[in-house]
Amino acid sequence: MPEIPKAYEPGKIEKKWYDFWLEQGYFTPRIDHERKPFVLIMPPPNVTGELHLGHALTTTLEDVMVRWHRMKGEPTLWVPGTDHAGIATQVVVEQQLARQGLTKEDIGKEEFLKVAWEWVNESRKAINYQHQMLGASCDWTRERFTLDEGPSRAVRTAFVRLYNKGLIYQGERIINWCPRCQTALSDLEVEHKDISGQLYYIRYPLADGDGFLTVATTRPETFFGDTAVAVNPEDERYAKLVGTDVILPIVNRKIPIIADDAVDPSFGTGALKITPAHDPVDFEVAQRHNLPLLNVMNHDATMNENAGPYSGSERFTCRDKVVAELEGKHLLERIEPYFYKVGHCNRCQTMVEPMASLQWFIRTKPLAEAAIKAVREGSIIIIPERFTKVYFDWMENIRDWCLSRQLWWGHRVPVWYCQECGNLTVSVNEPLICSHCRSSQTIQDPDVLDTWFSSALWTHSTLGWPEDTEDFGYFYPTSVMETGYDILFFWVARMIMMGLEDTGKIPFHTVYLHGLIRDENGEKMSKLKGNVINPMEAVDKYGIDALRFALTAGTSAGNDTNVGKARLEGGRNFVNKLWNAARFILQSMDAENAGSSVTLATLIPERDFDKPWRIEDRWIESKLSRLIHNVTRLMEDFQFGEAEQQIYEFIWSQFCDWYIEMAKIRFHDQSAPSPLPFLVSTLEISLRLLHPFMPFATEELWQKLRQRLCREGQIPTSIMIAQYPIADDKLTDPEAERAMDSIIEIIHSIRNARAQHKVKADKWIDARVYADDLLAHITAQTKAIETLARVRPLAILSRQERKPDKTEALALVLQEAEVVLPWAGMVDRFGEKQRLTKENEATKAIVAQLDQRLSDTDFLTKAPPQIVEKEKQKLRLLKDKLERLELELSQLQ
RNA sequence: GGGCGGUUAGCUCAGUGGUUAGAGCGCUUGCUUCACACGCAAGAGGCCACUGGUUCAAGUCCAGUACUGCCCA
Repeated sequence: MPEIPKAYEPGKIEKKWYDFWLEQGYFTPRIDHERKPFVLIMPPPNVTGELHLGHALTTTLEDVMVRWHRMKGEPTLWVPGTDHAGIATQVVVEQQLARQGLTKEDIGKEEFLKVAWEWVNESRKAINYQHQMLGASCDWTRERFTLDEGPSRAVRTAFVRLYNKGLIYQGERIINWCPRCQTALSDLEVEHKDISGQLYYIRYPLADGDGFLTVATTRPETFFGDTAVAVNPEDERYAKLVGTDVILPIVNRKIPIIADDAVDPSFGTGALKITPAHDPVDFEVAQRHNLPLLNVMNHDATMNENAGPYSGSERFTCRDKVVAELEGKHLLERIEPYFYKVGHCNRCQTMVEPMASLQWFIRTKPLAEAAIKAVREGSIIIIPERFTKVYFDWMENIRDWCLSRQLWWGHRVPVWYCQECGNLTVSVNEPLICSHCRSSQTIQDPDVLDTWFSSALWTHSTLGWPEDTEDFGYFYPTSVMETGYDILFFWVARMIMMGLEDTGKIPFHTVYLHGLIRDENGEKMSKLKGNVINPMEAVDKYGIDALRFALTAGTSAGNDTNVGKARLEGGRNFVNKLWNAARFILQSMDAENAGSSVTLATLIPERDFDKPWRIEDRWIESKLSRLIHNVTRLMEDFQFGEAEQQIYEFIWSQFCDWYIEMAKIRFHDQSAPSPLPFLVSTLEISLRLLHPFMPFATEELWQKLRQRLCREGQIPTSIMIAQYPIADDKLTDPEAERAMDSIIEIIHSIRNARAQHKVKADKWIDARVYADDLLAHITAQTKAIETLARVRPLAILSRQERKPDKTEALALVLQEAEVVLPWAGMVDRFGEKQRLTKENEATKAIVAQLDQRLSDTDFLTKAPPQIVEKEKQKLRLLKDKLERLELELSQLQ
């Protein structure tokens, strides 16, 4: 067998195994109508660039679930894909053009789309490659892009169906307009930020007679669009003015003073300017009072002709000029500093302009009702549970969804306007003629749809809907939707609405929301701060498995994870530890095999269940079966991080630290049975347990084992299709665990005493161990104790043989044994007395506590019997220890 | 303003009522021990934010307070 490198070299094997899995077709499930599939649809990353650590986390968690279910033998489908990301992509392509000094208008729509497609195709390739570099075992034969023919048809079909049901309508409403992106946005795409601005008090001269009505506003430049001034009907200060008019300064337009409940008398002066085309509250007031809409702004946020002399002026320049002019006219009463929130475009951070505009909307209330019911009744569960409430709050207060975008990149609105009769035709396929007057003069709505609309259909559109395909029939509804909590509303909530609406079925049974990735100090990662870790660089430096470990080990659903160098190194160190443990076992196998003509499989038989096992064999089997039991429970409960942590703990602190160390001693002892069957079996099962988390190192090592053990056809060709371990409760062995605990404690206490007394590491010292009913087990481990604690000669004796020491000795009183280290001239009697007294006091205190608890009738009657029994057992042990401690102390007198 | 988290070792975090609270990193000391220095061994380090309550039993459940983060308006 070839040499195994001393350190794990991830770069050398990762590609090899990914290609192998791909070639073998393991990622593509076989449809089996007898069995329920496990289905997961990947959140499609935007085609605008590279994957970040958040994507890497998504990919890892999903791959963990998918590999686990696949190993359990379920037909498992994981559908990868990418999202065309309307605004984001358009922005990127525009920036690209700008570098050549061009705008999209310069090159025209057709050419623009050509450039965008070229760019997107490259980007898709890069993203798919990056997913592969993370080990994603998704079915590439089913990969989808939101602009593919299938998903596009799904988008048009969903639109037409909703339109025909009256759930999609076109209307003039206040929307959020991004002047930079030059498009409408939905409410979710707006970020509200704190602004420290000013509150301007402006005097509107009364139309009849002298005097002013003063209004307070943060946005003086919009006053050209005022069509009224409103006061609260209860406000006595202004009661007699209601019904009269004021004159808008500068443009000298007369507008009425009206009374409306929406006005808060305590804000500013209690009089509010009403600008219906530029404020959602004002818009509603205007509707109630039949006031006209007067738009004063262009789409690029410059003022339009309605702003009179300021037409063409940029909105903030206009503000300054208007304020100056009003001041000159003594119409500016005062300016106060004022903090308020202003919406910003979440793509480009430009200040959003609320604006009345003709757009397409979805009436969401009826959709939300069904979506609420699905979660309320438990058809869909959300993990962690606390997000259920967040979901309900949003759904119950849902507002109509602005669906149209003034972009070039995306799904065109499937609506055609007739040039002759003016009616519209809404159709999945391009209509040849107007459905009203049969004219052929129709033109399609120039707008595209919100990207999130196509994302909302993703669970069913990827599986073939609206066609009744085999995939759709078998794989829908899907099993789990795994994504970050930050897109609960954007995506998850809308998928539930649209899934139910389009298919009549829930899109998935479980929503698993993960937290955000932050840097090692809990700061959000951002290019500006320079604390970003690029996943591909992390893969290069530490390996895929290490990165995956860093992202997931010990984490829990819905909580943010801090990832830095230390965590990545931790992952790498663990993979290396596993690698070396396996290396030791493989080398031991090869040594056994050297010069033998029989196959290794014959040399290293399965563990023999008929022969009595040694205590450490029983112990490792017991610990492993407990581990499998726990991991199974944790995985079923979506606690992947904790499951991974426990596997880590087992491999490192139990298997490597103790079992392998003891096995080494057995290899040097001709009389002891070989530990190899247990080493091999424990390693093999550990690899399978760990495979979903660390697919590459586990496959590489498993294949090395397989190579040495394979009897033709008996072992699967890859760990990824091997069965996930199942716990065997018969192997749980409390006696072996108790004995090993005691043996470990003996070794531990001697090592500790050596270090305390500065005994040279290579010096052998005398030791005597006194034990009671564990005597036989401990005696059987004489060699292990000798070697691991470096004691020789070592005498293991019955407690009855314990006599007072004539010479000076160090006595260590343990849970179930005593260790005596005869150290003439080295023992500080005073120090020893102090140490034992301290231990005695501490033990006494716990004994007293336990005594009290066990004499409490409430505890005895109300606590579960097994807890009472446990406490009694503990007390027995501690009382015994206390007696022995006191004996030692009395001998020191 | 409303809602949801968090507050546990120097740092970053696990801890799913059972009583002597854990990990990784960092720190101290000693080891080139024949799988691994990406390692081994030993160790130091905690009023589990505070106040009250429920319970036989609270880091864990409940209420309030303080600080802090996020979401929504």
